[in-house]
Amino acid sequence: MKRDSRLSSVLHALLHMAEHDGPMTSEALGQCLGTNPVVVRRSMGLLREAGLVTAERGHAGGWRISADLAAVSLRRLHEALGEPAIFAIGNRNETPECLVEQSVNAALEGAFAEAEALLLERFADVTLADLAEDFARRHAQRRAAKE
Amino acid sequence: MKRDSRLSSVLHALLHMAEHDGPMTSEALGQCLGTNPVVVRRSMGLLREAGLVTAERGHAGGWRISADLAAVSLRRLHEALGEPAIFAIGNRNETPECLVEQSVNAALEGAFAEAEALLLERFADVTLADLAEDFARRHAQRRAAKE
DNA sequence: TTTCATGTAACTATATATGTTACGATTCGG
DNA sequence: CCGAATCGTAACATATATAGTTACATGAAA
Repeated sequence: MKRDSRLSSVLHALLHMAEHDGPMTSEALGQCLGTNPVVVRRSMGLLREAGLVTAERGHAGGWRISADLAAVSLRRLHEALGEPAIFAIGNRNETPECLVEQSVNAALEGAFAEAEALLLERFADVTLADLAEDFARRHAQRRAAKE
Repeated sequence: MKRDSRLSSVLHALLHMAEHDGPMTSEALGQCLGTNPVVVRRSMGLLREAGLVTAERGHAGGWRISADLAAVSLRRLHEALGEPAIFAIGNRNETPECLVEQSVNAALEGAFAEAEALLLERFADVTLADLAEDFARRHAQRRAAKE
């Protein structure tokens, strides 16, 4: 199964946008992420629909963050991306007749539900502002290490 | 991404085996699971390597559970299957140079690590014996409902 | 020795994310 | 107003992983 890396991607893009004055084009973001501008537009388009960024077309256009960094949690981004499936493991059959399979599904679903709840809780705790701060710290450390 | 349902499958198979006297063939298990005998052999082969089941070839052959039901947890089965990836979501790049991406990865990895730890803990808590008991309860309930 | 079963390799099918090409729609500058 | 820049989006290609299928060798029992 191929992993969905869109959350990672949009976070990377948003932080670059946060560090940058003025709008950034899909082309520029694509270079930051090492991918194609169309891929950037696809993900950013979902964030636009969620009201987190705005897009301007034409000359000097591009993407801008339109929300407070401290108000955008990883969870909100996950939702904006359409809440893709979190787990790569799952039940063979979601609505089995077989009682044996029902027991199996119930046990697995319980465990997955708990893990998912914890993950979403952690996602809710982390905002773009936190990540920007973490980045600033790493940046300062690298500069200090070079001296 | 397609979900890995092998854990669900082998649990289903093992419980049928636990309810059944004598060995069960891949053919019979394939019918329980609605799949092909070769698919059954592939997964069961991994459990055999982990010492959880034995296979007998030839006439009246098939698969048998060779461990105490109470000693086989979901976690042990997950390990026997080669500990497949749990999450369908992940980082775009595992070892980025970009400091921004490093911040993103660190935040995501922390959350995923916590969720994975919780999931594996829950998996460790549930054994085949627990599932067999749950099945027996469902079976009794269905019979009661029919009367 | 025939039959039934696992063991395994090789190939196909399917699903999904990602990447790419192409082009329409819109905005700005000259 | 024209043309370049940019998003918006459809259509298609590629990559990868799981699952399914076919084929056949190996081994055990009647």
